[in-house]
Amino acid sequence: MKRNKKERQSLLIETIQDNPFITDEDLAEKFSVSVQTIRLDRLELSIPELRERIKHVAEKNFEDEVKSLPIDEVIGEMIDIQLDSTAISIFDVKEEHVFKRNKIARGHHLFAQANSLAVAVINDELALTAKANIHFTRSVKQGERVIAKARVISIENDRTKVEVISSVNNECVFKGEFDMFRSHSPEQ
Amino acid sequence: MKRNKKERQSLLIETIQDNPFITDEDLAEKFSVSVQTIRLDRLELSIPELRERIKHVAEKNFEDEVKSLPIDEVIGEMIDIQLDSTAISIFDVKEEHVFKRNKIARGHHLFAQANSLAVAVINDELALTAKANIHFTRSVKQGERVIAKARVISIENDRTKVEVISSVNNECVFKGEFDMFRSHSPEQ
DNA sequence: CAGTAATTAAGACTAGGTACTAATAGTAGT
DNA sequence: ACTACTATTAGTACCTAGTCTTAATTACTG
Repeated sequence: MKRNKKERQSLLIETIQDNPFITDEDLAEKFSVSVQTIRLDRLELSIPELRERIKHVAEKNFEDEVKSLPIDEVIGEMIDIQLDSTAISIFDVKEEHVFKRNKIARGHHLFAQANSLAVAVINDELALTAKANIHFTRSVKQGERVIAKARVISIENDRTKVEVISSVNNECVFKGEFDMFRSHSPEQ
Repeated sequence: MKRNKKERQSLLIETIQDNPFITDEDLAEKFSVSVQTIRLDRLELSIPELRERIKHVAEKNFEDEVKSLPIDEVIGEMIDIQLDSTAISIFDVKEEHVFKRNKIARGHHLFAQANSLAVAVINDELALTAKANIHFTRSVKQGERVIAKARVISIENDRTKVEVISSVNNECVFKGEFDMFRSHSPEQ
């Protein structure tokens, strides 16, 4: 159990990282050293005390909450919409959207942006995707900004066809044709 | 500033709700009452102390983080996989996956499950979706468990076709054919 | 074996509380 | 006017999970 200082300290960092809720007392027990040693370690490594750590996690959460609510409705940020006609949204590809290995955006995020835009453009309280035919024409990398444009191409009874073209720097990266189902026909 | 008890208490709830990081002392000042009054109020309303509140917020965050990490890799839980052959994942539709109005799962989540399964089944470090043809055959409601089964139907050079069928209680809800691109052909 | 590094201990103090007891102020009922 | 009751305030002891400081002990190394 007893390791040298360096080993203990690097383990300490790991331990606290994947469980910030652990007290000095628990850490002391875990590493079979005194509480004071743990405190010296934290001092050297400038790891804040339990309560401060918890506070940081909570603060991050609090910020995220505000951020993740709109994401639940439309993936990407809606910047223009004409119901039953056209809509535009932008989506910035960040770390959490890409494969770790190659920083290429995972397909379902591009799909999600396009699909939610297709849903949003329809002037109905209930719009569902029935079919979709999609092409990923170029891979999108982390840091790129995807602009999706939706265009309603036909409305027939309860079916609406929407075409979505997403591009980065005017280069098409995704193209999809969505066959949408709506509960009510428009203007009735 | 001085309101009656009821008014103060309902304001207290609101205040703490949109800023859980406020101390009793600050609250006392805000409502021009003593710290003890605030503590009695919290007791009556069963609002926990600052540190407990912060901890709850942090814990919620921490759960989410753990939850969202695997989500980043495969949407749904992988329960079986034979590389370049078949794979199965399950996905429980929860509150955060549905439209608020009608509790129907948003299409992109079903797509994400299927798409990430199609990526996973391919025995290559780089697999990207090139094209997909998908059908949402039945709407999925909150609380339902979607079982997605992927089957590799052809491998040709750098292209692999994967069929994914997702079902709830043995009833097909989603069907997709994914045309996947891989960086290396298998077994070379 | 001395000298330094690492560890442990002990004591005083802090924030932000809980739990409990007690005093005071204000108001309504009879 | 007296009583009953509610609301508010005050004060004390105690708690957790620390900080900061001083000091003693132990371990390792040249």
